[in-house]
Amino acid sequence: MGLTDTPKSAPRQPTHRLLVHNSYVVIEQAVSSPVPGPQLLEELSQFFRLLSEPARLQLLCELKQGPCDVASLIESTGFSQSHISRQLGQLQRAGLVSCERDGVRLIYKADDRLVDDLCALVQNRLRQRLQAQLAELQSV
Amino acid sequence: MGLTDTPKSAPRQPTHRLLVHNSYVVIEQAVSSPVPGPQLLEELSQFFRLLSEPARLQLLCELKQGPCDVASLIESTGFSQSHISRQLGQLQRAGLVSCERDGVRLIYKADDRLVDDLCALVQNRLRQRLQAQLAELQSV
DNA sequence: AACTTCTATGACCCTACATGCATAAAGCCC
DNA sequence: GGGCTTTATGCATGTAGGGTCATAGAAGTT
Repeated sequence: MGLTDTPKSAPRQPTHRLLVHNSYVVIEQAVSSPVPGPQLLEELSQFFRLLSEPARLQLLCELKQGPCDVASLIESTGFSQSHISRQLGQLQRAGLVSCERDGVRLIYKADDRLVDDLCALVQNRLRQRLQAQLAELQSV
Repeated sequence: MGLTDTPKSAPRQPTHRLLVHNSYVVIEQAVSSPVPGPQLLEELSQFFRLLSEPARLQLLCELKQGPCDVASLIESTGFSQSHISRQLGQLQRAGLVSCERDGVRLIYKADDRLVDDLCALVQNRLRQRLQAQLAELQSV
């Protein structure tokens, strides 16, 4: 759709690099591209919206532990079956989880490390903010 | 890639590391901690919720270009003044932006690279998914 | 086939929140 | 002080989406 960001043959200046799992993600547009277009903004926000619901995040975390069938997810989260089915459906459409049948049951599994990395980065930031807050309280 | 494979004796995940801006974020809980507690889950999702709104994401991207006063933001985004004020308020409470007065005007600026990094990672993933989709269409 | 088990989905209610309007509050200039 | 400009906020509205219940659909068993 709108993500067609074909690399221009312009003088690239790797201003910003992110090393993730031993492979670099070079972010060239850190300064160049003015602002993501509406299409990209929409898709980015839609992705973040997936993670903006504790229930979905919890399901992702449970699945991060390893593949799991729905009954176990109901057991471990306490959510209703229909609720879980809907949330897993959203995550599956986004490609974050996938499932395979085992007889009549479905075994879901997390497909992408990205979520872990995103959570780790955010968690790191939350921790830093709390530490800063704490330090401020103690210094005064 | 390397022919030297890691010893298969233990299926351990060697402490997952993320290098961000020349400083490592060590993620030890990749396997240990079962699942983030409800509290952390809530805070993580609240953070992601901030980015789940195209308007806020756009404001962040605009501010990523450099400090900016509200009038310019109104101009560049087309949002109403009250809308922008509210969204900036949320971002400020979260520590993602800050502002300083210049007379009667307020100059806002983005405070954290984290958002850029998160967006870059997600964008990278969106691109990969589209490429995979494209490849599948062409191969068949 | 019927019966059982497991999952997906339509119908529904309800809360949260984006968005706009009008106005208050804060800061400058006279 | 009174105007003027800029930002914040209370109120109202519309809507997207979480959550539940009941039910349809899919797969297995006998």
